[in-house]
Amino acid sequence: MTDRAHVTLQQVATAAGVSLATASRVLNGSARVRPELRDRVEAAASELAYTPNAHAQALVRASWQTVGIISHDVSDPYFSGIARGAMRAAAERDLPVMMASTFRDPEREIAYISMLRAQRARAILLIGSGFEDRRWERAMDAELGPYLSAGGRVAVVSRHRSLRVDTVLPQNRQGAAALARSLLSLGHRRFAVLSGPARLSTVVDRVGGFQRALAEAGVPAAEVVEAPFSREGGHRATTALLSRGLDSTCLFATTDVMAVGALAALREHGVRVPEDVSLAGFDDISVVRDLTPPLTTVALPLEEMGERVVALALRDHSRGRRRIERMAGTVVLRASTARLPAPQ
Amino acid sequence: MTDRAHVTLQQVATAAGVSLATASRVLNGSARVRPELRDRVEAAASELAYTPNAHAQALVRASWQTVGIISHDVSDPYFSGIARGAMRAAAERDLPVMMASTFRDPEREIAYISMLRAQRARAILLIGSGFEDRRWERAMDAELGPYLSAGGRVAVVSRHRSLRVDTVLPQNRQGAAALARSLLSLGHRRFAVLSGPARLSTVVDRVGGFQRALAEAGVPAAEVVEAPFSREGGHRATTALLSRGLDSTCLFATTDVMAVGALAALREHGVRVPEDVSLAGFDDISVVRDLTPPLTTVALPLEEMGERVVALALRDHSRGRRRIERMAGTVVLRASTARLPAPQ
DNA sequence: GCGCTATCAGAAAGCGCTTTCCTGAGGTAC
DNA sequence: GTACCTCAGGAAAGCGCTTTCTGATAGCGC
Repeated sequence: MTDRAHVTLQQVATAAGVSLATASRVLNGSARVRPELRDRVEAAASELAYTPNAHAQALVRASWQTVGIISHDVSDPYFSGIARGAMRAAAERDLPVMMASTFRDPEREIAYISMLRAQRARAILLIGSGFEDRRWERAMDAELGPYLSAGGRVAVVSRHRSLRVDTVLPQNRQGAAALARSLLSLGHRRFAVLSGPARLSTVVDRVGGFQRALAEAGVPAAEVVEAPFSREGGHRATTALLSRGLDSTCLFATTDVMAVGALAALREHGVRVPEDVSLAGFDDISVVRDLTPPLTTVALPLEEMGERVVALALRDHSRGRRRIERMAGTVVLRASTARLPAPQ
Repeated sequence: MTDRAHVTLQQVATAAGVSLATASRVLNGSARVRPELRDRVEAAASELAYTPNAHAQALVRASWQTVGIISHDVSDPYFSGIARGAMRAAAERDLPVMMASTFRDPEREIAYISMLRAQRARAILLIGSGFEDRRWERAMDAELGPYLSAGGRVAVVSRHRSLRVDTVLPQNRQGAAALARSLLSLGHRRFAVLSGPARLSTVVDRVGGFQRALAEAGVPAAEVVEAPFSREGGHRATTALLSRGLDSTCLFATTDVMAVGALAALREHGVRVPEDVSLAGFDDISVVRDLTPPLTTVALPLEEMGERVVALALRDHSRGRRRIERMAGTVVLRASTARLPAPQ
């Protein structure tokens, strides 16, 4: 039975002794067909294990259902938390999902968008920080503009705002400020920040919100060390901080992933958490509660963010202005942050 | 510029004042075209932001490049480690990847396969444990059989062997046995196993290999507690074990994810690791080195497994028997397993 | 019986492309 | 000048489907 080809509707029709049109009608349930013919067609289709060619259908129907999701890495837990929600939401709507990882390569991101455009994807979702420079922005506009004006949908999560599309945005500034206030109320006064790349708006907001809250409390600004958004980055930033002589009582890592690296670095240097220094992160990715000590962080409703971005992308755009949905973060105090003795 | 439709090749051709055929030839670089016309077509295409309709291309070329990956959950680190390798391998070959999560629902798995079949996907990769029962097997065969005989490629990672397709298989039995021997040489003699669902061949092999090695050493078989493959499952199994009075010196969780749950449960009950009890896992997912204590486990080359499965799926099948690639696991001793005093 | 409408099913157009076939223009050889 | 070849580029077929159009048959009232 090595047919070397897929079964076509024509074959089904022939096998059932009806015309192509009738076979199509039966399988789409689109019009009345005599029961006898209907049965014959259905029998033939199942006999031949017929599956319609989705491309032919897409071509004639001029529509396609795929939702494309682009992020930098599937195995990043921040991303996969969001992706989980998005995939669930897509599955509920019977939409196939196409996922791609850019591995932080702008070229690849553009290439994937182009590919999704070629497939006439129903929606494109961009998750996580992009590449915030001029050239990239121009390239993005060149891809996304025609896609949007051809009726495509684009929505982003946690991206900088220069893309003028529907957005799900964590309240980074408020979350970081609330975290700072919690840490202040634990008695901390000297802070250091393990920052992600300073050009990303997520970083700007998280660091900015944090510093702002410190300033409002009349506390000196935190020392900021910049590193990539990764476990490795957190590790490196922390090592740098330690080597120049740490004089803070509390570290704030702008993402949990960085905090994980920070924790490892601290341990390697024999610095105890939280006895010697407190540590807090941001995002509440699933692993951080299993660390020792469990990590204080700002919890983001990751799955819900994924669901929301799908909903945004698929909403009725007819009377549409751009919509921005802000997701509040809640401070979760765990054991990685210590209360400092009152008379400091 | 709200065209409400995508630009077609015909529009490009008209804009450039050439025929459809010429425009196609230019954009595919498939035949000699006068430089002047070539330039006009390219200018028109870029002016109109033309992107070819991938469905039309797929239809006429009778081929499609998408690689489909199906697993139960994107946010499972075991899966995402493999997926990362697979996506990288696919990206190297310029193949788009379509990913789907079944959330452990057999119906959904079948539905996704059918969808990928409809899209005439180039290959379908199934990652992680499936559903090992009669009905499911029959349904799988009904989907996969026609797909294979139509020239589709299927490969699986870490699946039971009843699917007669190319397979990447961790050496679960050997890995678990090697782990057992390492633990024995640390002085442990009384073991308990936190097992995943007993019907899965992965579990059969891991538990079987472990017990076998114990038997060969003349050590009593480990007590086995069964639970789902999840943090929650590991937590529950451990709690059960503790409530009936733990008399083992070492726990073996059949997956790292379960070990994470076990560690949490132990901590909640005030049982210290490794002072009171040692704990070992399997897989070496990325988080376990950041636990306290870092987890002893059997390291699997997850990314490589992802790369291998793509290679298997895309290999030349012409003179093909089914191929099974076995991936060795290596025991990684970390601090979660203690050496027991010699005179036990 | 006739003419009318309903119902069902086949013929055919067309979705956006690639590719084969074919025509006509230009070049070369004699 | 004629015969022949080369080659650029247009016309058209066709990928597998959906859907409109059209035609055939049956049913009804008179």
